[in-house]
Amino acid sequence: MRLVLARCTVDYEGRLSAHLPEAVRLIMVKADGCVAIHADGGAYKPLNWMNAPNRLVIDEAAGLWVVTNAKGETLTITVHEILAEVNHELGVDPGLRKDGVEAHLQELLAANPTVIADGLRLVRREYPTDIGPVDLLCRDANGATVAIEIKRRGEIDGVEQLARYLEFLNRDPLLRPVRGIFVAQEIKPQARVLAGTRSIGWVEVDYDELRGIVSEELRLF
Amino acid sequence: MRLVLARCTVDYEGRLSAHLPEAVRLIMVKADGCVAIHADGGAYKPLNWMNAPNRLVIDEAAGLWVVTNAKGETLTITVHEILAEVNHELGVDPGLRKDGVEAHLQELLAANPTVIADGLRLVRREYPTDIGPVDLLCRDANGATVAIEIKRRGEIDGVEQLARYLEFLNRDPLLRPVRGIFVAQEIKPQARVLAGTRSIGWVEVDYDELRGIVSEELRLF
DNA sequence: GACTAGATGTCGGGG
DNA sequence: CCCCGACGTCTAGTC
Repeated sequence: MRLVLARCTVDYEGRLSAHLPEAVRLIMVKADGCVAIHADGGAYKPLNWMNAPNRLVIDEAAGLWVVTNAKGETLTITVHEILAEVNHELGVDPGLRKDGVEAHLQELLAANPTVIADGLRLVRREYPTDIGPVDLLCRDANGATVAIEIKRRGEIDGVEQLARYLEFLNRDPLLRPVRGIFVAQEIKPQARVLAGTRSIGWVEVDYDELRGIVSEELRLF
Repeated sequence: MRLVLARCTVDYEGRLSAHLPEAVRLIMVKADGCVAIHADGGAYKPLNWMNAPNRLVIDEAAGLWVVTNAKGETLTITVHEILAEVNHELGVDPGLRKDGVEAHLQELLAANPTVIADGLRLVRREYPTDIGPVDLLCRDANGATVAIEIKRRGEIDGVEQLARYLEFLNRDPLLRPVRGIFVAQEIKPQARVLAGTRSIGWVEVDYDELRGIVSEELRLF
């Protein structure tokens, strides 16, 4: 990783055009070749960047750094003055372990659909439709089809998504009629209202509690 | 901006849990207080981060950096060894000028609605409805109302957005019946399918060509 | 503060 | 490789 603190101007031409007037910024070049220009604020997002794969050509004498990629995008950095510089090999990162995202929530609910509603049985996870996969397809105690959409945070677009799936699922005579249940750790008031007008049910589930139920069940076997 | 290259382990507890085993990484602390942990690859996104506003407490002796925020999230960095360090004031950045995003596409199309469909005349840009503004409201050659939604890339949620607007516009007896056209530089297959089922038309436009048409017209006057 | 919609979104998974 | 949906999305604008 090469870190250069420099007074510079920057131009990007590609998906859009962008220009940065002269100022002191951090230029970060990673081992995979990606380049990022950071200001001293504005969260972790750089002002400008160019992802790998790309080609970086540096004319040290002219202070001209030009990054190009196969898509025809160009990032041009004009370095007026270098204030500090660090260059160091970091090696490959052992990587990140995550826990608590939607995929895990879906796993837990797939294993315990009765948490959503009594008598619910799983037919399939990621049940495919023409406009994308439904998180869970189930049958209820009466054998009727139930489509489940799972979100970490339940907002309006999640309800829309489920409504779309229902529209398509209800065209299938083998499944029809299909009702929907929107499941999330927390469901926003507007999402509840919209679900109501779409005749879609909603259930809030507690992630930690759910993990508890699962370990409880494992303990019994 | 403080840059520290260090062998470290990192833990994040908040919206999810994440753990980074010991490795050499870059720790970036910006003037606004935000903290980011970068590996030597993986585009510009850090492995872990904590946005401002937050509180950073450093126990130099123990090599323990703890960042907390009001939402109850915690980023804990255990620094085992510091390999390099730079500290520098960058000052406030003069900011970024952009060109070529959706707003500009809307301008161009507002000036040339016939690119979307023959005989189309603009009534108003950002025509207000109860649930937000429609990009363009037009009349076609027969005087019928047409609502236009413009995206750079046409995906499913853009179709949904237009469908919502149409639902509201069609309640207005002065406008009714209103049909919709979804316009983008590129429209994804699934978005086309959904538009079809919603009786919404769609048109792909070429941004560069459109700029050409506009400059051509300017030249004629 | 809540809600909406854009983003050079980025990233990962499946076909 | 495209297509699609999640993301600790982030961010800016409006109400």
